[in-house]
Amino acid sequence: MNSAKVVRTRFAPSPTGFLHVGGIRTALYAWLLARQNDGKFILRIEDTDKAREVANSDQHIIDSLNALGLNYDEGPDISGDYGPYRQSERIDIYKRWAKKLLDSGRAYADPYSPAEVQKFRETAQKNKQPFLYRNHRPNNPPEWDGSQPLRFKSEPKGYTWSDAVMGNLSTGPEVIDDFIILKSDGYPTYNFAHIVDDYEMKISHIIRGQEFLASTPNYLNMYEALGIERPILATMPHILGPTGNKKLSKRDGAKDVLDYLADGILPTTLVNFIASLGWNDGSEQEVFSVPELIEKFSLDRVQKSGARFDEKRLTWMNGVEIRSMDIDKLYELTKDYLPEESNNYDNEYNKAVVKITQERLKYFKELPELTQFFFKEPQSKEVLNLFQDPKNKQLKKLDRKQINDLLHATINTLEKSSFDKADLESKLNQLLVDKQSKPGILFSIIRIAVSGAPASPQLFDTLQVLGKDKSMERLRKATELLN
RNA sequence: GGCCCCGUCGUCUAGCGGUUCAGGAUAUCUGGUUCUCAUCCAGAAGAUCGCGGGUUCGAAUCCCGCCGGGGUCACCA
Repeated sequence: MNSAKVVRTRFAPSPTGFLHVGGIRTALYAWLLARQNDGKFILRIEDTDKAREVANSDQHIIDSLNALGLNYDEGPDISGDYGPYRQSERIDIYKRWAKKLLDSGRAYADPYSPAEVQKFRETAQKNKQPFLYRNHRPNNPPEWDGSQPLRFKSEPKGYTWSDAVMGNLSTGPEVIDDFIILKSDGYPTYNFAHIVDDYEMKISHIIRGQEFLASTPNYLNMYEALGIERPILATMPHILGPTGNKKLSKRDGAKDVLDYLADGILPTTLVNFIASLGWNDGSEQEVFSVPELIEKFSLDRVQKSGARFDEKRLTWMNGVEIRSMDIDKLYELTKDYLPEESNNYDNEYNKAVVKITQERLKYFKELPELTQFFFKEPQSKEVLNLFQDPKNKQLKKLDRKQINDLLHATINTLEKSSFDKADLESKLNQLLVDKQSKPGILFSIIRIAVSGAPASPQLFDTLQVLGKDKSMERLRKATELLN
């Protein structure tokens, strides 16, 4: 390989739906490679199958890449020097290359009907043989008039080649076959179109999933027939679903990456997580920033075996990133996830709520659950239940009157508090001494009265943010409940 | 069925013939941090490195066989 060659990688999805983590990983690795080498990352839409095409999914794919920060330098919506970047707009190019093959005797019209080919296939299957079209290759194929599929006339032989991820691979001639290059509707197949496009677009590395491994020898045969140099091949292992027994697929409930973002998984976390699914730099580092990934990524450290997608690990990683975030930035990203009632409060208050919730937040969608009592009155029933929670070993020992007594004492004490954290802390600590109580009891009671929630931020923070008016009101209301 | 790829704690992985036959992370459990949840800290449990041979003074690391899993054999990509 020419080492001075410019790195040009591409992501070439077909617009048949959304992108899941498997697809994104292929895009991400191609992107990392391009960015690392000051190369170009290209988006090419492979829309040659009109039947499977899903309306607007090309836009959805573009949105997904943009949302993750995987910016491309050339693509259908931004053009470039090697366009068009939509295969349906490149039909003439494929026809031209097909003509070359035809002229050199390396392509021929397929005279059979689909039903006839299907019959061949079934016979092969029944005999437990792989299906090879070339076993039925016609001796005198008809003149190609454009209405029949055009097939590649292969030259079966064994291959040994090197894959940037998989290492040295080899196969025998039995896997080489006459595949269709132009369908009867005039569109090219992937098998042909991608070879032409990658060449014309000067792609240096093809990064793609393992499902293409079996047809790679056929591609090698095609490169030879066309007399063109092939790019570096890098084959990614599959990402497996949670059960680990098959590749992740939309059919089996793989999630749209945009759904993860909508749940409040950070784009950078998703990138980090997906990158480390099947790749590591050999150190014990687990969390990488995007610039670090660009710097450290390498194809030869990509795992050969498939990896299972574990959402729990993703959630952990997101929590790590959330905790390390600047509060202003975090608030900007999370304010729309707060409960609806937060609209009745000002930004300062809302931001303070987010701030004291930051360290227990794993993804933004949890926010309403975690913060609701800052915006809504606690339910009386919940408060009472929590006071009587049998799981609370400390509180369990007290009767209602004793609890109420402590609540009254708290009210008396806090009447005189400025409600800033330091003052709350010193006054309540003093109360602890005065009433000869324990944090496990007194603080528990206050926390429950004020939040009505099984979980909340630290007490002094909660009181300070909630403010004196609301806190006092809730404490009084709790005493009434206990009467 | 043919061909190809893969196989280390539940999960993601380090390891590339011998300071480490097993390290890290996560998940789980326990203890600690003025209350809960979370964080943080400490600790526990968890992999006879798919199995069986072989090469070697010595193998998770090399070779062979087997088993298991996956992919592919489309006018889909």
